[in-house]
Amino acid sequence: MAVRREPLNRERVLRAAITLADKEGLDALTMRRLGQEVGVEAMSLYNHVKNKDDILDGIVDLVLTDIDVPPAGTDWKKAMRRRSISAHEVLVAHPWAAMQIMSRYSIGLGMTRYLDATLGRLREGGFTIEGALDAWHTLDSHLYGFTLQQLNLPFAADEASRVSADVLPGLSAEEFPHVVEVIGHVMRSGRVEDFEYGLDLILDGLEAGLNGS
Amino acid sequence: MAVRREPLNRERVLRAAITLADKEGLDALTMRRLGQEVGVEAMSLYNHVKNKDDILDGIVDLVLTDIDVPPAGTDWKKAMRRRSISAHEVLVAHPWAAMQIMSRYSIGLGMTRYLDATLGRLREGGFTIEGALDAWHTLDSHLYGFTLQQLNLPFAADEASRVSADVLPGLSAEEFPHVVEVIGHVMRSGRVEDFEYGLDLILDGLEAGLNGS
DNA sequence: TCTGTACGCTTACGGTGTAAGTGCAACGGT
DNA sequence: ACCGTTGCACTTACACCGTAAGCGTACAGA
Repeated sequence: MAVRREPLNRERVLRAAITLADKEGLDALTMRRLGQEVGVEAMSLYNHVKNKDDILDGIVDLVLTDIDVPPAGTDWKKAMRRRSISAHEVLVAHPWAAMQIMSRYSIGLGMTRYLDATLGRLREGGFTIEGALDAWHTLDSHLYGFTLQQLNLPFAADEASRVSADVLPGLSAEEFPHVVEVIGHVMRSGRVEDFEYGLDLILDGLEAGLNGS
Repeated sequence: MAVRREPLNRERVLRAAITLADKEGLDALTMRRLGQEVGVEAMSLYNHVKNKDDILDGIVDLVLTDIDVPPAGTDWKKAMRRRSISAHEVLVAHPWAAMQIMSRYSIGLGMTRYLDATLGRLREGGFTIEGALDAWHTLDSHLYGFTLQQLNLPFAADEASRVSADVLPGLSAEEFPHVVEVIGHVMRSGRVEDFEYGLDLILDGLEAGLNGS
């Protein structure tokens, strides 16, 4: 007689996990809490996912799906620029994702597709295999490194001035003149680091290498 | 009558924590295990450190001490190159460190010194405050991003071929031609990504920006 | 000699992921 | 119409985590 509820499935578990992690942080993503979120006891989740690592792998791969890599035929530089900016947006929208991608081993379907498209645009653009590897790796280093710094470092991002105010009093200007100078500047200007600065620097460098030497 | 042992102190606790994390990974660094390592019960550690976070902050800051940033008077480009390579070596020697730096909030004495020296060489080299911020941030994005990829991504580093062999069978060459191509190349050539490729690309770009526009 | 403090110890609590076992409801084959 | 299988939920229990709280003892300074 009771209303038969829609049965759970892997997809719904992963979606709920993403929502929960986005809203309350990755620490809040526990099996019991996630179960509660989808209206089920913790252990019931194991009917749909292998274990917690499977969930983490799953949500990372699902999120990668959102990254936009332009299709074959797009100019490589334009494609890489678009891809990097899109990836950066996605990683900022899911602040737990960058760290998970870097700290875990798996390559799922989403990751493979994303990678294949990336390498494809580079190869079509005239890069050798080695060149494409270097380009990909350099672009991604900047992507992940920048995003992680942006999300975690005290004096980056919006809260810069708030945190800086906390930190400044403890810093002697004689001992650390340059740190004090920079923090002062950040506080006054409200400046936020610019992802595209490093991105364009790298893209131009890659282009020069491709045409030159 | 029993031999009076050297009393523990914060320094020895942190050193032991670093050794343990280096040898068995950060997961093995639990309070009980660390206590065991220094010959003491877990709770006794709390006489020397505030809590586990204090330990993590402490070992990160201690490790940063090992990074070599050339003194004032050194050419900025040479100094940044040296600093980046040194930092990369240190982060590879302590594979848990990069992730911890990126995922935690504190800036201790070691971090501040390291940062001040970095900004100092850039400012002395002619960078504006904003320019120095951009340069620092871009160099560090590459440093951390590259290192994390190197330490964690399946097809990077030495184990590339081993892991690739595991992964390849599941990849259809029609669906993911470029991934298959690249993995094949990595397996044949045993190629390992090169930190200095991206580093020099960035340094040259920074130099061009400094002299040009 | 007395006493305060530093530093070790033990016990206990609430949290984690998950192994193992139970029970119910729907479905397919006879 | 029955009945075995299967899918999916539930409950219980375990080992391990960080750490709060409290106890005991040995040394240093008065």
